[in-house]
Amino acid sequence: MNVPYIADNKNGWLTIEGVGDFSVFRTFDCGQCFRFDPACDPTYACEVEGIAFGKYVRLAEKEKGRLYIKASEKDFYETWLVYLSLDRDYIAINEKIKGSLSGKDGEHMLRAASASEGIRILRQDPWEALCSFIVSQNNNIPRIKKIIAAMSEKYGEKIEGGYAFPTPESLRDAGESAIFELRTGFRAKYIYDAACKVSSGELDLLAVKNMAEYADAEGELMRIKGVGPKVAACSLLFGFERLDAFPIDVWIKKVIANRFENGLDPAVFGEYAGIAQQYLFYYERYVSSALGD
DNA sequence: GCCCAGGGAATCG
DNA sequence: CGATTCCATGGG
Repeated sequence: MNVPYIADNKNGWLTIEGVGDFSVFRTFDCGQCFRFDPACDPTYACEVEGIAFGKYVRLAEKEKGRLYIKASEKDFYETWLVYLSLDRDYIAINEKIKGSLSGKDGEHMLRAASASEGIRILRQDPWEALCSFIVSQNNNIPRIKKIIAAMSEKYGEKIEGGYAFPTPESLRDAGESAIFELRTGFRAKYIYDAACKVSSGELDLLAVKNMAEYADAEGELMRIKGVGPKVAACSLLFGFERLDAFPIDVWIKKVIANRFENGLDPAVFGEYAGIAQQYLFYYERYVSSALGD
């Protein structure tokens, strides 16, 4: 695979070479994280800004294979290289995913993978992912982003460029009614329960991350009120490096019902089922419906 | 099994 | 434009 490296450092912007087909637009448009927004700098074809791991960052792309990151070299190596999954060999992963199905099913998967070219599964903070996907249940992306922005401004630490995602302790101390006032609705008690269980140590997220069996990790997260299989799968995929997690939401149900006559068993994709899921999701949600087919 | 629970975005008529 | 639908989970 390409090995990403800092090729230049100018005016606080790092030039990262060797990033393959990384798509800033698709990676931050596909609904996996809620704290990044388009930033308008006409210099770049696509630019986003956001906050993760308590740090503000800007990302831009102009040409293929190259990424521009407004960050220190230290933060790039310590945080963004891993967060953006630049160290993972997506060429090999995509080959494996494309080879997992044959016939008509294989053609659908090929189209989905092609439409999703450049998507990377971000490695988000476990607590932030868990809390965010509790907020996401029965909800839409613009409103999820508003709630999380309000939650961070009110209960997150002030940092340069914005606010860090609130800690479980901070949300626990705020209390359920304060969380409800963020317009979280019936999810307030779920978020509060998660904040209590994590801050007290009753639920150890690091231990969950280290569990070998998917079912064990899922079972641990589902001890939280309001965390079912879907929220658990999203949390595990986006926050716990469980690339085998396969969240089934309405779009995945649609893509299977519409295109896979004999259904689709996530197990055929093996350890990368979650990445295949993301391609199928993105294809059905953002691409094929726009084409009207 | 069935309905309902925030609320706002998306879609429909 | 207003009306309706959508959404993941738990509890009554």
